[in-house]
Amino acid sequence: MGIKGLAKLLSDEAPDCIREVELKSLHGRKIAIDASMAIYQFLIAVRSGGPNQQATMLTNAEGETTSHIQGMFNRTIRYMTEGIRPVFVFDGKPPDVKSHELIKRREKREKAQAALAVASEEGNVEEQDKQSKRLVRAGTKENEDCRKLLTLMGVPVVTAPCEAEAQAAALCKAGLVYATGTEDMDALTFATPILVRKLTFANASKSMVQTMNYNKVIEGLAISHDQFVDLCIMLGCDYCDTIRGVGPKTALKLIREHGNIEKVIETIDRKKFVVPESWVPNEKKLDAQSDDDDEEGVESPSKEENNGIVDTEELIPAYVQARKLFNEHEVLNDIELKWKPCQAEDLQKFLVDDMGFNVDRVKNNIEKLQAAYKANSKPQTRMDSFFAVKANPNAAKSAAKRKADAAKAKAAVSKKKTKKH
DNA sequence: CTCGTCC
DNA sequence: TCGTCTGTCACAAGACGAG
DNA sequence: TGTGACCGACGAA
Repeated sequence: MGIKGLAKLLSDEAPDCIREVELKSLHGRKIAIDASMAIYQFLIAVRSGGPNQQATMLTNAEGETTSHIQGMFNRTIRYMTEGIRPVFVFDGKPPDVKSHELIKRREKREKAQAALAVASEEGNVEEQDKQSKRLVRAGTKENEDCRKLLTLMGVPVVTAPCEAEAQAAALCKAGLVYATGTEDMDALTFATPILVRKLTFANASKSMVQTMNYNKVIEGLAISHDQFVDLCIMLGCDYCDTIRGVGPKTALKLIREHGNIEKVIETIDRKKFVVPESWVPNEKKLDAQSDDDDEEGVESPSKEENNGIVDTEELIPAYVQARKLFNEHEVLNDIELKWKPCQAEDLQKFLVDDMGFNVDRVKNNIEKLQAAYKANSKPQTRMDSFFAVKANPNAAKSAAKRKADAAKAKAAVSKKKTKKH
């Protein structure tokens, strides 16, 4: 998931869009969070068993995994006590074009499965660990568990018709939440006004989070929204391939110079930069003639399969389809988000009876949750004015760098201005 | 702060 | 030569609190 | 899965 190298490119080229702020500055905010991503992280990270023995998921009496419940429960309570009101957004059906990507992932899973079997045979604990983590997936069961947990906690849950990031961005655009909380830079491509990263509690004391501002992205890169989407596609997204030989620097330069992908393809030297076939479906025969290298170590018996999948949409360039997914993604519109008091009794039953949690801990945490809910539903005094916002340390770094690169920067700036005005 | 525990 | 891209590798992805 | 560090390849200056 995500846009390859976008975070780095932004910190280099548009540092003003990034800010490091204290967690406290989000007090009183509503934030949309990609649930599937969080669940995945919990499944991987929340394990038991010290060094020298096989790490194992937390489980209830029936042997069902409870790691995700543990993680989700703790984190949600923490959000609430920090005065943050989370809404968790679940993935719906992945778009068709993503199937290439999904097939690749399945193949990798199967490989890991085999490797795990071998490692078990050999009793290689470390290898078992590694491979079993590769097999982790947030399945239906885990999603349902978390939906139930969150509902009992009184936290709103939204199931997206398609991609969660797109839905979260839509909530943010509609003003229903302040920001999208995710590590996935896709959210920016979906034009979420604010993106919050590192919304986690690794260092409990001085927890800083990173915010990215969509308008400042556009401003800083000095390109339009449509150009930004094209840029993201060229950097590399889940929906299609990229032009070989074009990295972040070149992609930005080309988009600034030519305005869109069509013009870029027309203009660039196609021998030097290999445009994927799927981007120019009408030119297949021409491309086949080029004596370019196709033996890149990785064999691709999947080529025929890929052709079979696209079929009816074969004549639409892949980047056009990707564009459409970013700009017209299917989302739910009339949503009401309500944070309710938790259903203490049922919640305790669920956690203790079904999931095997410790009664006292659960009671304790439910009290915390209730206290936090109470505090949150009081009239809000936003803490903005009390906590100054610190500029992104990277900004200073790249500012210094820009001084050093003054000559180069000047050229870029003058280009910006001519483009913009 | 590090380390062990949560289930 | 310098910048840029690509491949490869290693590594880490939670939260909490007792001591 | 993805991200960063490192490195060799390659084209531009």
